Amino acid sequence: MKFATWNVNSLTVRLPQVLDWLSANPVDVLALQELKLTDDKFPHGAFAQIGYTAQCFGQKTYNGVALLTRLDAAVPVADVVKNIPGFDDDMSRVISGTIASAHGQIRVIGGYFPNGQEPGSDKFEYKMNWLKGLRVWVRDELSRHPNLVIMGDYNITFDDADVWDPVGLEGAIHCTDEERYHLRALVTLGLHDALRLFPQPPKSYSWWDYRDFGFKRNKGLRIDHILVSSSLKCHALACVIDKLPRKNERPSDHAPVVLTIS
DNA sequence: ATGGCCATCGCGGATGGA
Repeated sequence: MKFATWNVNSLTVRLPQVLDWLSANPVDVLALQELKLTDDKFPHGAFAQIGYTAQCFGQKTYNGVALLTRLDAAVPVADVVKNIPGFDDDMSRVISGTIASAHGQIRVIGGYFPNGQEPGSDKFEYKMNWLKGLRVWVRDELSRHPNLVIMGDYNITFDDADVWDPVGLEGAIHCTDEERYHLRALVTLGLHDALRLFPQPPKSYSWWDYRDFGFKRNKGLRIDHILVSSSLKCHALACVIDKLPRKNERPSDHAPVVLTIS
């Protein structure tokens, strides 16, 4: 069974690439971020043609998230929830649903965490509040759903190993102590960084700046993550970053992250 | 380097991303 997350930076622009990737990588669940389109524009038909159905939570111009699941799944996605219950937000950043698996039900949360722009800014304060709201809710979700996956664009690095230039970017957005505190606090609820459960190539990143040949020079950050609860960690078989789509023409700046469980 | 690139909105150039 496979779970994947991908910030596509406009589904309108990236739809052909997502269709190609999904056809070549028929994962069970694909969480998408930064759709940048409203629900009435979501290309349900194109996904149906390759055997997928979508739960979407879009927004004009910015944000927007979706969960794609296989049409031939024995049980369709259930109990879909949009955004963080208990946290008032006018942006479309979170979508969750319950799927069936050999290990019983799994709660899947797809999220597009706030960017934060710059430490000290209003957007940074919003990011901190959002992270607190998410944690309060996820604590509750974990008590109801021992099998839980939370994946998406976290816009936070765990540590220096996730940063191409940890000295130059010390204290920069995605790398601040405050952001990392919140990420660790989330993990401390009983979650595990799936990628680090397995050996990875050095300097493994999930995002590269479009500017200055960022991808070619591997000037990147690991900010897209898949966290799994302890009961799922036992069944994890592999976790990889798929850099192939980043080599496409007109790529997203992010690469997909893929988790395999038994 | 107060940068570079990309997407959106909309038709120029600002805003947001990361």
